[in-house]
Amino acid sequence: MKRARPHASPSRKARPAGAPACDATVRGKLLDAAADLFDRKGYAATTVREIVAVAGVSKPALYYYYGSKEGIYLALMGTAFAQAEQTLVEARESAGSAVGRIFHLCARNYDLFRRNLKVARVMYAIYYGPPQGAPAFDFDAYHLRFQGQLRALLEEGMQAGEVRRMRVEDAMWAVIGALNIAMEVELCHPELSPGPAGLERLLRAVFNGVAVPAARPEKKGVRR
Amino acid sequence: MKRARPHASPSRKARPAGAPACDATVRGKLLDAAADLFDRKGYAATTVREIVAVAGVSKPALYYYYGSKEGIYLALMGTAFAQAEQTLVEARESAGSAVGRIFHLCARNYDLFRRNLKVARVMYAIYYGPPQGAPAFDFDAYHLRFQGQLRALLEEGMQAGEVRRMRVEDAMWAVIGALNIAMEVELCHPELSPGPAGLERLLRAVFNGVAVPAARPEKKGVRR
DNA sequence: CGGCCATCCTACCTACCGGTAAGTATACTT
DNA sequence: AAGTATACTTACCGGTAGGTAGGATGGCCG
Repeated sequence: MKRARPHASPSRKARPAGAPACDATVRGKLLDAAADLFDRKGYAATTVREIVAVAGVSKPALYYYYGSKEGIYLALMGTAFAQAEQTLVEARESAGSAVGRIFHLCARNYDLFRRNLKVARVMYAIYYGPPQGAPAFDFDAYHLRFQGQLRALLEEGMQAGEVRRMRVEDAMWAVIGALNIAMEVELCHPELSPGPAGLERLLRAVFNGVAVPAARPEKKGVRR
Repeated sequence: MKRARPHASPSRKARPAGAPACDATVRGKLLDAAADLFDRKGYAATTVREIVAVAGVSKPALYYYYGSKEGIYLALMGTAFAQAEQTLVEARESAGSAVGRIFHLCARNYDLFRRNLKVARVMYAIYYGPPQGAPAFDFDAYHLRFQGQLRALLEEGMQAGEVRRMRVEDAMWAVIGALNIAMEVELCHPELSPGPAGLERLLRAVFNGVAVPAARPEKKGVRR
């Protein structure tokens, strides 16, 4: 049986965050090391010993600040998604046409993604892949808000005569598809990165349509 | 130092594949178990002990047939991507308009994805995420072929007046974005699965355009 | 019949995993 | 001076990871 340590924190509780972490603190060094290693190896294949070795501190220091391996993962995700939420708030305040605001929302999201590639890559692997022993994190809270905001803009665009009358879900997924593929190329082929200009062209292709207006995509053009 | 076993295969060589594996053979049971566990937990967080427990065989039996944990992973990927290549071959033989054939290629790809969700989820995590200790597998061999085939069809469509004149790369990524998002919803929200009908609607949205033809998406509609 | 081979097994190996107990150093308070 | 709190450490714990040595079994063939 464990005896309580009179001078230690509860063993599963991470230290409360004090001043904002910066790179030179132990807390910050651990976070940076974890981000780098999770990005390069994935959550499950990264060991606590590696993280602390890269950070240059002892293993129990990680437990002191973050409580567990899971704790440092959740801290990473929490920080990144708080920034993403901030992007939504700022994009909501932008002005202009509905379509312009959709472009702006996507551009901001893409920009943030690119500035957080390490966490983004880990998120992608876990959100679209198996959990890998990582603790649950509510990615969908953010995704649903993004979708809601996009849907509202598309509906506004339909009201204003900028967006075609169609199922708003179809329009939404078409836009998200374009945004996602730009981000996915960033993840697996950074040398082919579309960049902001490429994302804009891609969105324009989706908004203007790939087909010549007179050409209706055939419903059943092939033998099945 | 190990002495060579006179009756065993070289320790790193998996047994040559004999008859096609079916579910009831040890080989097949191991593959199925691995697919299931890699899908549910990821490569790095799945242990060999778990795989063999699910398959109902001993651990060295896995080494006998596949040589290593990596070996069984590569066998899984190899099988799935061979099927995907076959899809490309079949779609290339289809007839109809360029746009119709693009729809058909996407529909076939989506269908195969849905029938191999387990392997697809693992592939997604590793292709877009960190390697997680998994051995290298040339996913891009297939992806580049798919892109090449799609690009050829788009160019054909431009020649035939079905597809707008634009950078063929933009058109290609727009189409792939639509296909990918349909697959990604399948991975993380199967209850929202677009299904083949939803994929077709999505592709139609992309081909027809999200914007009303007279409405040009603003190039700089918002403050930056 | 005995040897060979293929197919599997039990028991074991080394190295390593996440987490923890106990301790040390420093600063501050009473 | 003693006690407390904070920030870290060394050494250790129990369990487990991928892989392997040696063996058992059954079928086939000369």
